Amino acid sequence: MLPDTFAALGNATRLAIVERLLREGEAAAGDLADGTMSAPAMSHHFKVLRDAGILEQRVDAQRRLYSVRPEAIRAIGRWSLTHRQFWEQSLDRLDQLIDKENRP
Amino acid sequence: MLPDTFAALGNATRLAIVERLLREGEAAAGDLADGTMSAPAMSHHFKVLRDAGILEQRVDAQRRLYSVRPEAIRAIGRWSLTHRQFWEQSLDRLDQLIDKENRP
DNA sequence: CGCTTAATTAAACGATTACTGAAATGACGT
DNA sequence: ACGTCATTTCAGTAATCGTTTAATTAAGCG
Repeated sequence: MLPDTFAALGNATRLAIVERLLREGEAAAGDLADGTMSAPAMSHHFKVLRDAGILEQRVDAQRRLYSVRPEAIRAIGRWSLTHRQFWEQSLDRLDQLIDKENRP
Repeated sequence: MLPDTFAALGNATRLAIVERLLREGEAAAGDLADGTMSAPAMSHHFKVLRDAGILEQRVDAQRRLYSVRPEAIRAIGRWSLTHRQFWEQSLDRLDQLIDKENRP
């Protein structure tokens, strides 16, 4: 489950897709094209992300609108928090970052 | 950088190695064997994790002791914190989302 | 009804990855 | 020095991955 999520994100193109969707919320497949890649290639990446449970597809006429499934990202967050004590030890400055995130 | 980390962890065997090292701190290559896999295969996985900057190797006589580099896990923690607002908010709004859109 | 647009699927390829067994390295105890 | 244990390196092969071209589905528009 979690390995599948990591595997899907272990590709620069797919990670970029996910990060952009995290920022924009929802976008059509065509709008997510980076210009250099063919549409089928993009579609394949969408499928990988869908199969990994990271992306959700909503159909609007001909358009396929994609968005990130919160549960998938939450799983990573939960994993990192589980081991937070480990990576927190090595860098005290991280406390500031965490504080900042906790106080919006 | 981060995609490489995800890619390395996107393999059940390697993720298991990392999680065990996160718990135990440090372990020899031989002790990390799961019984089913050949030593060369394990060695290869160690190399992948080393190349991704996730594992650190310490030589003690014939033994190779591995441990997790905190920076690598920290990168994931930071990434998840960056998008924490997304998955926390979405969790809060889950009821509305189910009511609004996900009714079949 | 054709024509265009949006996107996915199918087929095929080269490249990379994941294993295996066999051999090599390196370090210890006698 | 010798034998041995722990681990890595070396071929080699099977499987998977990422991409492309071509064909397909489906909706909107004249």
